Amino acid sequence: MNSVRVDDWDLQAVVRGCGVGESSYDIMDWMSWQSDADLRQEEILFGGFSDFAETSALLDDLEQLYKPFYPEPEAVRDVGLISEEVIEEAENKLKEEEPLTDASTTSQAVHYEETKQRRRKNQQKREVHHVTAADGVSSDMWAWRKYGQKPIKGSPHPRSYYRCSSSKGCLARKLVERSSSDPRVFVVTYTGEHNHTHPTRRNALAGSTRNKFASPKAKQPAIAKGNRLAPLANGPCDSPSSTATRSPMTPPPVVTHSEEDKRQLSSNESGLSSGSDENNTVPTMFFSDEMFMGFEELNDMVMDPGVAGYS
DNA sequence: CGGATTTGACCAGCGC
DNA sequence: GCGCTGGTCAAATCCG
Repeated sequence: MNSVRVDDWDLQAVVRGCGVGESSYDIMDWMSWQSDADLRQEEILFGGFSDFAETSALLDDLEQLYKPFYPEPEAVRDVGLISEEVIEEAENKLKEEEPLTDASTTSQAVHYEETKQRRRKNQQKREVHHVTAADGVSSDMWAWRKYGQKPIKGSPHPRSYYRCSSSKGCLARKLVERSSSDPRVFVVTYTGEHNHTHPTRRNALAGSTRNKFASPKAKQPAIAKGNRLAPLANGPCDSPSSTATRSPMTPPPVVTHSEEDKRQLSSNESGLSSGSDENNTVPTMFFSDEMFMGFEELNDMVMDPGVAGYS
């Protein structure tokens, strides 16, 4: 009752935890241990956002405070990119196949554009990230809203579809699914690009739904809220009730601890244990009351402009 | 009331 | 042309 279980949270954390290319910033990765991979990632992700850099001193302090509350995250294992060059090459090939003999012919141009759009469906820029549940504790500053979930042939785990909710009309998409070979690994695929500036940390953290699960009184619903009559087909880990507006600093949802959970908690002082469900091989992290209070206080520190030093 | 998730339905691309 | 599959839509519902 008084501690936090994270097994229902992992996929969401992964969803929150990855950004696209140079325009993303992963605060938790930044706050995590600065492995070489992390440093490289930070260098890539951090560069374009000076307002984030301005708070680096504060976050550095927070890093030290947060360290005891997190298991050691693994670096992003693999990032596969389909480069712009590949897309361009595909487009050029398409143009060769369907040359526009008369650019002034509107219908032809429209047809060409439609064809291009259709074919580009499989040629969109994609970034494929392989992240672990531990990585998922981290998060980016984009807000993602889930709009679909589909079982994927050949995979025991469904794929979740997210779109950017930071801005209406944003074409950025995010696909999240578990690796069939290693359920601990989540495959996060980004498509499309954001058509807006990166939301500021302050804006991203603010709002009525911030800290949605931070209160000990808040309880993660046992059944997904969208359709309460429909039980989760694949278990909570595959059907996270993602919350795009959750603060990246927010601890996992609070759920009632079973006796088994408590036993695991007491036998695992590191705060990290394995889920007991044979279908749930993702590490399950527990948070004690004290740890949880630490989260809340730190969250408030970050949320409070006066404390955090935001102007 | 606004914004969130869930899930069945629908649509389009692709292979045979 | 047809069926399979992946991606998206939208109604239902919940939460703060």
